[in-house]
Formats: sequence, C-alpha cells, structure tokens
Amino acid sequence: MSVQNNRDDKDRADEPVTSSAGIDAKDVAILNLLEADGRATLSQLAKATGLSVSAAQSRVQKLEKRGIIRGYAAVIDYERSGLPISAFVSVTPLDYTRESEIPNKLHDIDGIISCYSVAGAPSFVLLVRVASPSKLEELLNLIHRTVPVSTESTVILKTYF
Amino acid sequence: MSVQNNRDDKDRADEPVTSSAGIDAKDVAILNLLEADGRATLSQLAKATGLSVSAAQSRVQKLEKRGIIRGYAAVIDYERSGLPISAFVSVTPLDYTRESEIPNKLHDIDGIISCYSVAGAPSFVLLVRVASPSKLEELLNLIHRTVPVSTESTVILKTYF
DNA sequence: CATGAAAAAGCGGCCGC
DNA sequence: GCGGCCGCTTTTTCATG
Repeated sequence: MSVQNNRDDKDRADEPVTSSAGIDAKDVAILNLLEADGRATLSQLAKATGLSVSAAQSRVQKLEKRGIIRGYAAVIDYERSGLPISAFVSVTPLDYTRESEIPNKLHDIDGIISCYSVAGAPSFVLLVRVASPSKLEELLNLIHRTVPVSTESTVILKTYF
Repeated sequence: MSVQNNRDDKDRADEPVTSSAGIDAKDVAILNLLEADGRATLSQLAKATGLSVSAAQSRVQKLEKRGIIRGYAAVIDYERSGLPISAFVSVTPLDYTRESEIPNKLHDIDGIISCYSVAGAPSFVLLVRVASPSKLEELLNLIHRTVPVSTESTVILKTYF
C-alpha cells in the first residue's frame, strides 16, 4: 500500500473531484463513463476522452490493477426482481471487545448487501435487502444469533436515486 | 459473494406470480451472475445456467426490456479515486408540506449519491461522497440552502463490503 | 502515445425440435 | 420456448513509427 503524503485537504475550487495521486482528469473521465456504462468499449472511451484506443486501454488496465476499478456489475432493479424490501440496520455491539469480528461474520449472511463502520452511536450500519417483511424478521433473528449485537432497523420506503 | 433466497416457509419470491414477476430460477441465476460480473458474455451465462446461448440471450433481453436489468456499471473504489469520505445524512424536513419536493431538488447536487425515503424519524437518508471534510461541510451548507431541512451526518469510517 | 494491422470473440438471426 | 449453426460485426491485441 502506498502511503500518501499528508497534503493539506484545503479545498481548491479548481479541482472539484480529482485529487488522489496519479489520477488525472482523463482517468476521471474514464471512470465516469464506465460508471455510467460498464460495457463501454475501449474505442468508445477513446473517442470520448480524445485518447487513442491503446492509451485508453492502458489507462483502464492501470485503473483495474490499482483496484480503483473493482469490477463490473449489472445494475438490477431489486424491487422488480423479487427483493422489494430494503432497510438500513444500525448495529450496536453488546460486547465491544469482539467488535472487529462482526463484519466478517456478517459477510456471508444472505441478504446483507453492505456493511459500513460508522462514527457515532452504532458501530455499524448495514444495508439489507429481503423478499418480505417476514424475511426481514428472519434476517434480524439470524444476525442476533450470529453476533452479540442490538439492532435497529429503518425500512426504506422508496429509493429516489 | 453470497446471494439471496434463504428459502423458507412463508414467502416464495420465485413463483411466477402472473401479474408482476415472471422471474424463474434461471432468471435469478442470470441476474446473480450479471451482478457479480456485468461483463459476462452470453455464452458464459448459458454455460453457467445450463441454457443455450440463444435462450440466455432472449432472457437477458427480456430482463433488460422489463427494466429488471437497469444497465451495467463499473464498480469503483471511491476511496482510492479521490472521494475518500462517505457519510449517511439523515434529513428531516422543517416544513412537511413541501416534503415531496426534496428528493428532486437534491438530485442534482454534486456529491449526493443516493436518496432514500425511510420509515421513521427522518424522512430521508442520503448517501454522500466527498473529497474532504471541508467539502462535506460545504455540501451540508448547500443542502440547507437548497431545501428547508435539518440534517444529521454519520461519517462512514470504513466500508467492509 | 498514436496508428494500423491481424486475430479472436461476441452477437443476432436463421433453422428445426 | 429451447437448442444449434453460421455469417457478420466489433473488439481486442500487438506490432510499428
């Protein structure tokens, strides 16, 4: 892992999004394009960025190797695909000495989409997705059986964007 | 990566409930594969599902036309790409008569990734991503100038998955 | 880093079952 | 609706300047 400089994070109005070392404006353009269309071809990227195909290719490969592009995924409408209920689950450990084990244990539980460690009262926030309210209850029970935590769920009524 | 469907008693999401979802097990398999690898080819999907290429093709096309597959996107590590700070922002309207306008007004603000309407005390939860702490402050100020709300931010320390 | 080639692969439409 | 075949197009890759 590259240890980066402790450059002051004062905002500079001329670089709105780009700041990480080694990422220039064209890399950002490529990332944005690939985020909007993960199946964009190298020639599309080249044309949009004003680069040649081979230059675009080497940039994409570097972005992939550096882990900035983690992969590619289909964007799925879960509401239409059989998992209509999403919720945030705030997770507070009952035993803080074992806090660090929690994400690993939660990782393999079906229905838990994401796990964030957060600053504040609860230690973790989960994003979960289930097929029905009763499945949500099942999932919460499973979480409680898996790790010693208390939970508080906030059902998502609608995803605007 | 785990997927969904803790198959249990009460709810069956995979039955052809005629009106809404004609999604069978093979469609689910295709969705899972495409979610894990949005660049999977039709022949890969066919081989993995036991279908022929043309059958897989027609299924994918139907899933796309029905909007179940919304599109394809690169999965980007924002922490490495120059937007290291993510946070949940709970949004509580000060004026509930104009609550419904809020998501639309927030939609175009740079840095707001997602907007969820939730059941519970705050009306909305935002997922935001910014380049620095001061940019987060800027973003919150902008939100307050844009819509009459109070906010409460929870910074994400780490995204486990 | 741009250009140009060759090679490979995916895609889409046809057929019959 | 599914499976297999074939031709076309596109993309990728690798050479070179």
